Amino acid sequence: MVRNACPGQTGAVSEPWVLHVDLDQFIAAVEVLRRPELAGKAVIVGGRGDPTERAVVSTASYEARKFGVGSGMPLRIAARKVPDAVILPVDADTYLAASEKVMSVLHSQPGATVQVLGWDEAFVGVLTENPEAYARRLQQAVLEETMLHCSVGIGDTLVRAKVATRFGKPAGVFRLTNANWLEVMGSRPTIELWGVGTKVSRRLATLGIRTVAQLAASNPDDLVPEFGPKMGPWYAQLGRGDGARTVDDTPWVARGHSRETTFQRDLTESGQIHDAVRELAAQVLEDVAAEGRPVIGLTLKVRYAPFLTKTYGRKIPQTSDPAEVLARTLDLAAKIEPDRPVRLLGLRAEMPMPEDSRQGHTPTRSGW
DNA sequence: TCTGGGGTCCTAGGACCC
DNA sequence: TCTGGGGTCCTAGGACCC
Repeated sequence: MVRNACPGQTGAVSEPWVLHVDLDQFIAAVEVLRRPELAGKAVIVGGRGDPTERAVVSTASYEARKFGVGSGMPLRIAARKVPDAVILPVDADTYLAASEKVMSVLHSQPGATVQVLGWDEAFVGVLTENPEAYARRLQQAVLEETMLHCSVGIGDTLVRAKVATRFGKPAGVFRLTNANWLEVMGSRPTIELWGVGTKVSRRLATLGIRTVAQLAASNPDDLVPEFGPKMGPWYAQLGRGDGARTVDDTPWVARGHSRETTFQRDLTESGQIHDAVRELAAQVLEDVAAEGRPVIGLTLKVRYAPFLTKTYGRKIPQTSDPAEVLARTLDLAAKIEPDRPVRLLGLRAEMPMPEDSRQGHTPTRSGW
């Protein structure tokens, strides 16, 4: 299992390792920090903290998870499952501040290359002869500086490190390499892989592939007809836990910015819809302007009640003029079908990318 | 009154050009 | 009248992640 569990078993040879650091119940933990009386209670964070509204759970504390509450679940359902839960509104600024503290601790670790994946997780690349010891020191440093616990997955690839973390939770360390990947993951369903969701796992099942071991043994070419020339081989590689081995700390540059709103009551009046589109445009323009970058494309997303989603998009001539962007947005909004209740509106602005950041340093797919 | 909000990337199919 | 391929660009939709 953990090859180097016995100290002194290996020679003193430094090797490159990937560590995946994941804060434990991050959002709930941050809330408990500022309200210590919540420790040990069922805490649910989501939306504006009002379980009668259309909103979903962002994070639930372990105590709430025992009742079957998880992130993504409608807040209303969660409140029903845990009647005496403390339900709190999402406070993004506070989580971001806590996240920045954690990330700065990671950056300060000796020899660490850090690739941030989100508020509460990051890859850390390091050259060490004892990754477990390094991971423990890292956990200790994060705890001392932020009072937050994290789990660490150790791997010889990014995918294996990422998948390893769950076996370390909470507050533990687990190592997953080519040597034990199939032993640990082989008999598990493909949906447990990072990047395989319900849809893909079902499509794999129609090909007779249900377990990670079956996916690992599959011929990449056989997956091309079902998943295409890129995704097919990529899934086969995922089944083996293979992929990139180096942590990439290239600063992330946003491809675009978007805002969306789910209305508490579906919109039916065209005037309301028009106003909502203008407000979205104003918000998106603010985000784009904050970076001082122009806009080259717009996509308007409309969810007609109950769940039919349509997108209307187009490239536009590069512009930094808010009035121009607003005018183009309103052009798109003319495509919204009248006489249909609108439950959600979203607007995304695409920005030009610098030449050298073409390929993905992205959390999800490309290059892995 | 089931299903948020902010992201990324891939694929299919049509238009258009040579 | 019937009919190739290859390439690129664009839009719409889908899937996944945190």
